[in-house]
Amino acid sequence: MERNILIGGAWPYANSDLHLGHIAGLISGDILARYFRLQGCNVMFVSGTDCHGTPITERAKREKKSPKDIATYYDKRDRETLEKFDFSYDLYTNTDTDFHKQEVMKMFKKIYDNGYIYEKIEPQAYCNHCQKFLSDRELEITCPKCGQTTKAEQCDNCQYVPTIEDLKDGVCLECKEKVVLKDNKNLYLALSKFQKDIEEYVTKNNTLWRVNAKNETSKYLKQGLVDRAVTRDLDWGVDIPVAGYESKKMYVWIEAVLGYITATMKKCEELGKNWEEFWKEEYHPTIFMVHGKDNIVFHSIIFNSLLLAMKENYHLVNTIVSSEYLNINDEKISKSKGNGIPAIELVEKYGPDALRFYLINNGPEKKDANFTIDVLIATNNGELLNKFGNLVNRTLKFKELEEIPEGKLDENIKQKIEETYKLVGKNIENLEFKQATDIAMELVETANKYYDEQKPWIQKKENLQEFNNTIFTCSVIIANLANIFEPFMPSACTKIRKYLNIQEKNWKLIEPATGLKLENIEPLFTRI
RNA sequence: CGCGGGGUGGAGCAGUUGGCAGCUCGUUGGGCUCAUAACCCAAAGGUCGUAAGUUCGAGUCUUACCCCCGCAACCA
Repeated sequence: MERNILIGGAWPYANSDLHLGHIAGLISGDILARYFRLQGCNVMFVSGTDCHGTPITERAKREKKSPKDIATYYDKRDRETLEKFDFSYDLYTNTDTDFHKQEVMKMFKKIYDNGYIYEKIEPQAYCNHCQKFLSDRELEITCPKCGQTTKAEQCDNCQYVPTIEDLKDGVCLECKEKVVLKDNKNLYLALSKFQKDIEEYVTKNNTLWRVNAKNETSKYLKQGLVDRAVTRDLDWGVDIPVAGYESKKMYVWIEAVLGYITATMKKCEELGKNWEEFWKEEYHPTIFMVHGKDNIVFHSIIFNSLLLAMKENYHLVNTIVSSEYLNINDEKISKSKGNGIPAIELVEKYGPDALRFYLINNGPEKKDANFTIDVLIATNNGELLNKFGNLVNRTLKFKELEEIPEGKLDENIKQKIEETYKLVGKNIENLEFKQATDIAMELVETANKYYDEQKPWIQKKENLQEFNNTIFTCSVIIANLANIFEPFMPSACTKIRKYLNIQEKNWKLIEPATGLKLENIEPLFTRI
């Protein structure tokens, strides 16, 4: 049976360039998408730019631009970056489209009508000068616990989380006026009602989750789920489809995660397909959510609660693929340290394959990882170029070889290739991507070893049939490497397919056509 | 008792259910000449942070302790 696979890559936030840490987390989604496509599954891989939220409006104000300008700029930058890294999204959209907004409003209304979104009136900090309610991050207070001046979200110094009482002496960060407490109404999502369902769902489904996702989620479940405000006093975002809330916008995390669904709808509309194949229980989809560790609860708890709250037989997320963080030169990525180099600059300089391979083979899969240019160079020149690139070159550019000869495929090599498909596939499905690349590289090493044992440079002089068998066998290996490495390094694989005139991509043993003229064979990787 | 992540041959790492300690690079010696001075073979090198415990058996489980990193902001 053809499997329906939905892969949701986290939506980059439109207020800065993507750096290598983002790519390190998101790459898992592309591996899965490419792999399942090779397997012949019905795959939908979606993402987009998250255009809303306060950091964007704040930035816009600072730069005297509109939030839309900021969002549009970074939306374009992010698309370019992801494209250059060979991300194969079926649809990469953004949250500022009318389609997204309309559909999200319908879903919000549904949840409201189902009684899982309710109104609550509470005192909130209000600035008389600016004439608006302030969110905690727009408010400065003196911490009642340690006496430090801090933003009101959480004390910068002692981590104390202020109560509403603590806010009454706060000042507006923008105009420095003292605020007053004033009743404000907001809509809340009743997460507490889903405590049982989510607990049950997690224990049943989390076998494949990354450890950090299990831990982080169970931490919140242990504390007990707390209802969350889903409206904000902003003028940039998605409207609230409830009377009396005309002046407010939707909490960004609510509408952004629903974007996985709206993007699927949009793409399926274009394709004339049924989007429910990827989301509804009766189609038995498998849903992967791919993001960094700070995104975990939004996907494991909030998104699943929203799916339940719609009461429309949505399938819940099967697997949370949450990566750890990537450090650069042993330091946390940060703009002030100047090491948050835009990923697009690196990919333009070094190309997608070496960076992708590095991030998969040496990335933050299970714990924080470190990136240095030295190791990138070592990986590119050693692993990729010397072993993989050279195998291709020494075979297809063998002195005076003009075409792939007729020959017999070595039986041991054939078994090794088949075993590699099996093991790499199994490891990808188990989300063990590092392990998968290690096993794939083993086939390259086996090939080099085979080559040296056969000594084709001697065979050519002494026994032409044996020589042909060797070159043919190596060509078969190379043809299959183009499939096996497709999830990891699609650019290099495209090159191989071009050399060997291979049309199809799949996940089983293939043989290249013999008699094919070998022309324009260029090095697979360039030394850096 | 704030939270979290780590300590494995010279460096960087892997070790999924406890069962002979692995990989890449580097070092040393050898082979080969098809190939982007690439490839192949062999060797040296670790009491797996410390101490105790469970076990026939612990890098892996339990306890205590030591050391390193992140946890203001931009930021995944």
